[in-house]
Amino acid sequence: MSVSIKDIAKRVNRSITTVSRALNDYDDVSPETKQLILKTAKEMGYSPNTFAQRLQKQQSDTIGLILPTFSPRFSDPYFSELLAGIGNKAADLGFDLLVSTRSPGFEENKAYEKMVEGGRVDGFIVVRTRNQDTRIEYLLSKNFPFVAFGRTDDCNRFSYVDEDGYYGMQLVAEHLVGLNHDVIGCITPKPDLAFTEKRIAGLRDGLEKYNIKLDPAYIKAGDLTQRSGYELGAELLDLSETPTAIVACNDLMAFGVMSAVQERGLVVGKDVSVTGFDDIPMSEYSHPPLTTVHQPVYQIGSMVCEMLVKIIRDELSEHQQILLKPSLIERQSTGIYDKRAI
Amino acid sequence: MSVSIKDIAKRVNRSITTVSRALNDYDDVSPETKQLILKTAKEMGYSPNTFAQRLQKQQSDTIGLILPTFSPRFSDPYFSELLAGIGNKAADLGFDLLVSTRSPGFEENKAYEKMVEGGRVDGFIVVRTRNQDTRIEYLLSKNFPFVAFGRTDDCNRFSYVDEDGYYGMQLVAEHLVGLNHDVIGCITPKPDLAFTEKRIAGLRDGLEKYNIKLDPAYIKAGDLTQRSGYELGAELLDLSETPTAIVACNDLMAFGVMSAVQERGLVVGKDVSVTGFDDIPMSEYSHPPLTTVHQPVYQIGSMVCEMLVKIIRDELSEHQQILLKPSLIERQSTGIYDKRAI
DNA sequence: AGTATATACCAAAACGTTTTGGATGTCAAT
DNA sequence: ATTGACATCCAAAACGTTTTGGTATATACT
Repeated sequence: MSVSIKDIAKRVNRSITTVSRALNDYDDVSPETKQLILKTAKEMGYSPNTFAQRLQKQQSDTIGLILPTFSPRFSDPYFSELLAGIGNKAADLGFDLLVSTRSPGFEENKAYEKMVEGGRVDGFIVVRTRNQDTRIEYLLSKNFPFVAFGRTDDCNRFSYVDEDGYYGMQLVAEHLVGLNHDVIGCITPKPDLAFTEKRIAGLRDGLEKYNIKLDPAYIKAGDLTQRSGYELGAELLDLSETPTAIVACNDLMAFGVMSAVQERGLVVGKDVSVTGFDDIPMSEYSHPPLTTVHQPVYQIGSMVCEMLVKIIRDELSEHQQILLKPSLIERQSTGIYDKRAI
Repeated sequence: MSVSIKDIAKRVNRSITTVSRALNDYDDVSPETKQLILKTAKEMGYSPNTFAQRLQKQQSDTIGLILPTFSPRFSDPYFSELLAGIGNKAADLGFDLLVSTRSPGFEENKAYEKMVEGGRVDGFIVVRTRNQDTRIEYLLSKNFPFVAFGRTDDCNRFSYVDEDGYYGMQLVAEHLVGLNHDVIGCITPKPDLAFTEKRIAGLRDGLEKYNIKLDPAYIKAGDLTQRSGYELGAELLDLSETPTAIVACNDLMAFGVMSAVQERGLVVGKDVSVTGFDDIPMSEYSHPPLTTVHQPVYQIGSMVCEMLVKIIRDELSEHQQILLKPSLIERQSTGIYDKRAI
């Protein structure tokens, strides 16, 4: 079928050892032979058999990524961007990316075990960390290379990149207070996600600096989808004292909230302000454009991938922990709250 | 390191041949031995080395998918859904999915060649077909298994799944005519994409049935992003005779158009109607919810993947060509056009 | 008793690489 | 003439499977 190192060896009258070493640019093969071999390899259209290489080298040159999605259909643009960031960097570094999607739970753990035990991947990227994260426990117990995007309760035992959600939400709080808002609703993800409490705390503390209380009745837990933003947004708007601003913990839910607001004939950014978190590409072109906290997800993907490859190659002596300061992007979904208006 | 077939063989005092055959459920090994081997394999935590298997079997059990994205950051929810559909089906069938993103052009072709020549994948899924599609030409010339999502000029030489865009756009045309619209703008992708002209033709012919002309000046070519929908939508709205309805060839551009409309203080679905194509999950929760043509992208992903695996396994005697009839989802972004209003 | 058939097993080759541990030849220094 | 150093090359083993082409034993049929 396809041409192998053996075919080249035959053609140039050298051993397969020499051909292999020439192709890998070892210096115990004469420049002329090297030239010749490289040339004929190209002529014959040689390209190495990845599986033979991996079998022999006992490494997979593959990074594993298991996306935790609730439905099998994942359509969070946030993940697409992350995926692109990781995937492109992996390709640059000569790694394959093995992706699958599993919803959190037993099957998910199985998937990790299978990939680790089958020698299928050299390392993992764990995303959307949880407070007691069985994935991380497992990988630590096996001493298997991984990098997390996000922290856990006890996270100085591994390398991670995370955005400072506490800080980001304080920016949101300050922004809203500056616009006269004082009744604030918040739509969060499920509490087991590691970033949930950090973001709530950031908002709460940020508001308390200005003596505004975040009423627990005004905190609703959703599932990060637009649908849940819509439904919980509606619940918040139906409370006796309507919130003047609703803070969603991701952009997708914020879009849902905006729909709920607009459905009631209210104007987003005037009657009710809405904020998001992530700054996915769509947020710039929603109506109105969304005020949100910018996370450089694509770059985070690159960074995480790069760190992992360093760990795999043993170039990292100790755990590296990176916390990124996000920034607030002010657009038109937030505005001054005018007491007279309602 | 990890346990191999050899370790099991030693433990149960059989040859590695027997162990291998037991694990693969051959019937020339006695039930007792088979039992014993299966049991010890589980006990020892054996899982086969994928690369050794693939090297020996001379197949990769891997499907290649190269997403043609213009920027490296792809965030079209359409692709995420397709990816999920393909990926989950591939996993079910025991295949890996090797994904990368390349923008159309030289590098993209290189990527295909590399994967084919390196024996890296057993087959390809080619998405978003183009009129003269070099990817398809290449794969045909190599006689390499693939399935396309979309057709080309000359497409009875391979298997594909496609949605009937011509039909879908006729539905849109009928819907809009039924709502009294008569000045219609259209925002398309670049003309080299195979579906572009089909969709335009569907719209044009659909309108002509009711004696409404689609003025070429009202057709603008974008790049499928929200941004380009926004910009080209603005151009259409600035024409001397403002369109009463704008038809976008995908949902993302439709969102952009809605922003442009709303920015001018006009109401979508009343002053200007807007339609999309794809029915991505967000479309149900945009404001207003988007009238669009539904494509079952997730299922299409599954189907395409299943077809490809059949081709790889030689279970398909001749090319299979599937054309899906899409359906119109009427939501609130379209409404009756009332001449007096403007 | 001899032949055929079925059952249970296995040694060795193969897949395409890389790596190990030399071998051979040349040249310069002793 | 030896020795050592260096440059260039290679045979064979190894990675972990599956497959090929058997063998050996027991049972059943003439």
